[in-house]
Amino acid sequence: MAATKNVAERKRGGATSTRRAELLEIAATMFATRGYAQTTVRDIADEAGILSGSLYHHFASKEAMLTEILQEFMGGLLGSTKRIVEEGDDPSEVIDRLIRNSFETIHQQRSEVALYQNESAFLATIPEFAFVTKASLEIEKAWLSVLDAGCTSGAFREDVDVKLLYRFIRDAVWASVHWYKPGGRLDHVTVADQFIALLHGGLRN
Amino acid sequence: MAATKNVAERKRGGATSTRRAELLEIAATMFATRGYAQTTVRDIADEAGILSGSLYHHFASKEAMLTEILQEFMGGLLGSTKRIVEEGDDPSEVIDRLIRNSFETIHQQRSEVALYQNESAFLATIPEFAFVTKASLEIEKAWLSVLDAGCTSGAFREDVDVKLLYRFIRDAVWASVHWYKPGGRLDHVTVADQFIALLHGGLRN
Amino acid sequence: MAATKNVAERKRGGATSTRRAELLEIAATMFATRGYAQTTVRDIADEAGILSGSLYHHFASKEAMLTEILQEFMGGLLGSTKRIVEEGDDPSEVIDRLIRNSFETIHQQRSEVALYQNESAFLATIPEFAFVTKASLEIEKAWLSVLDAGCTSGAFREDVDVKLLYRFIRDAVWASVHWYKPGGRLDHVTVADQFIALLHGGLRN
Amino acid sequence: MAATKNVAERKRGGATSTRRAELLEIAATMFATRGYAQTTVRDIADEAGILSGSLYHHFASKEAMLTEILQEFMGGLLGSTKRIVEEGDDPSEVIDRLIRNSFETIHQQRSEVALYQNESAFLATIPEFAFVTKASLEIEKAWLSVLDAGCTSGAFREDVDVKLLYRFIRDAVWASVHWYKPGGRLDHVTVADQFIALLHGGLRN
DNA sequence: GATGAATGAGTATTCATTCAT
DNA sequence: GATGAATGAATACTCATTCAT
Repeated sequence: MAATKNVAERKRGGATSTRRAELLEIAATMFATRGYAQTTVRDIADEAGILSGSLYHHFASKEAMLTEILQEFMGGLLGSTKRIVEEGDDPSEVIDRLIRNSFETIHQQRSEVALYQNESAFLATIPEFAFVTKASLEIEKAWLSVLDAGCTSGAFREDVDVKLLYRFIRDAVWASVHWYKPGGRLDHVTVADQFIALLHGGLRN
Repeated sequence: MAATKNVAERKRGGATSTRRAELLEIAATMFATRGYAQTTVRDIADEAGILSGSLYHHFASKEAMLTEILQEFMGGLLGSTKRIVEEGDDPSEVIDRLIRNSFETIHQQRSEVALYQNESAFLATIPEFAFVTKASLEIEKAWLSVLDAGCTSGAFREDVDVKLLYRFIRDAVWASVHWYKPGGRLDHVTVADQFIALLHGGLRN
Repeated sequence: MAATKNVAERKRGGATSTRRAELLEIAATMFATRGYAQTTVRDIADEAGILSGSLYHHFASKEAMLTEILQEFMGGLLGSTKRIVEEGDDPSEVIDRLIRNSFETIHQQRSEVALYQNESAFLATIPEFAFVTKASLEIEKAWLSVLDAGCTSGAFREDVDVKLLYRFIRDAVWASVHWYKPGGRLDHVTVADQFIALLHGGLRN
Repeated sequence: MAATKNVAERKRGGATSTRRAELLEIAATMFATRGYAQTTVRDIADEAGILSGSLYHHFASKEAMLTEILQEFMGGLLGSTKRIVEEGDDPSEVIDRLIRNSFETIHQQRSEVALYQNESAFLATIPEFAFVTKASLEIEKAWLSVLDAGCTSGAFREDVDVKLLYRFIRDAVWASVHWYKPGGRLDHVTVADQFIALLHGGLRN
């Protein structure tokens, strides 16, 4: 039956990328849940129903799989971040949109976000993954530009260090990937709403 | 039986436990920086200036080292958390003290905090480390009791889910272990001050 | 049955055998430069611009390629050697012609000679390649008959063991494949001339 | 029984190097007979009676074993070569001594010589083994200085290119490692004698 | 307390080969 | 003739752990 499916897909033209994409999906999920180093090539192959050696027909190495996953993810996130910042006007509204975009990303790309959250420290030490750190910094720059604008315009409080501000928001938002369950009590839009409310107004009643 | 022996040694205090403490310190630092799974017994032994096999005179296994490190850490954190909650009265003040205590802990036990942050997901899957999850839940319970009290008393806003509230605070606070550098631009007291200010008043000017 | 098919194809001549020859040429060059075991089927296929699996339309196995290359080479060398020995008369002249023929072969079939030089020890251990050892021995017999004749006729010195004599000549001549560069400072005819001069007259002035 | 042996040796002080030396001996023999790439770490371990992983207690890698073997061998050969050239006076006599030294080396370090003969082309392509090529070149320089001196003094014929001369001698001599069997019909001294006779006087009677 | 040698199970990767399409 | 996916066996190397000395 897998064969029939492939035939259909091959006719559509996306033959090559189909199998690769499937395997990358599996790899991403496993990397996210057990950690990159703790996931063996055999784990991935088992899940895909092939032998571990056969993975090397599709990817040059385990690292190459990680690279491909992260490159697409970081690229997408950086793109959406920049777009929101460039298209927006009011700092407060832009921040809200960035936050909503983050929770949306957590909702739709759970594995990739978790993977990034768990491994970024490790990746930062490997030259081949410099692109991850680079993208992170560009994203930070985009956020900081908005926060700076908000402070300058008087919309945001100025007694808190902007970099600190960014880190608190970033960490609180992205860490939610560890506890957020799609289909759970709170959906990602509600979570975003509540976070935004808390952030703007503070804890005080 | 290893346990009885250890107890005996601990009671003797002196040289033996000093060496143990040294080794645990080294292990904690390495576990924190490279990750538990990525740290080899040989790494630790090398750093301690002995052969890897010799470590087994002090500890039953690599896991035993991790257990010992986390048991002490979780015990201490749970203790201080409970003490603050019990001794305090005003929810707002108690929350502040809990936050300050967290940043203080990050400052003084960086390795242990980082270790806990990095490995807790992995540890949650291992029965032997159930005590970690258990302590985490007790700590959560203590925080939630304070937040609940604050909401009930009208001190804290009530439109945000309390559990969500706790998670946002917890994640923003503890994640700072990844970027906080002692002796850096901002000391841990300032960081705590600013976080508290932001939390209470919100971003809005 | 693969054999019959190949025979059939060979008789057709044309495109099929041309492609085979091309592939064998590529294989021979790679076997010679990196060694048989170190050359992967994929290396050969890459160089030929096809996928590794496709090579199996032309050859039954990697070993079959080696067999075909060596069979042709050993056959040719044995043939020319025998011809020279049979057609010649004066031992000294025949030896010279054999030597010139060797250097000519090195010049024109560098890959095959290098391949044979590098792998003959390994091949000697494999039953399938007994034909290589057999041809080598026949070539040796041909040379020895000439050297023996020269000793008997008084043309060559008799104080040196004939087998030893043969080996020294053979090794000095064929090893030149490792340093001889066509188009270099010395062409193969000059090299042959100088070797012959040295061999006959010796080092002494 | 191996244990008792080790104890005895340990008392002599050569404990560490003893086991290493044994393993290197085994490795050298296997590298020489099957080739470096064709010898598996498991082959060596099997022969040593341990598991393959245990080899890594003694050596960092398979390559490290090869390095150690070749470093000692090349060092020794370069040393003896230089000594003979420096101590000698008459070119003809020095050449003889160099040749005798080579056959002596083949006799006493068969594995190392065979290894060097078989792998030097491959090693030349690996930066880590540049020391091998370097030593080879220094040895060549030493030989060439003697051959040059002989040509200048009129002792040796001048119509043959000196570099060519060197290569013919070198290849004929060292290639004998492939057929020389200690304890065979001809001992290494006789082989050396006959080669020297042939070299000086030539084939002509 | 420490050494040094070894175990054994695992880990990423390689590669000749097969085969349906 | 060629592709693309897969096999299966092997390969170098890792590492927590054991144990006699």
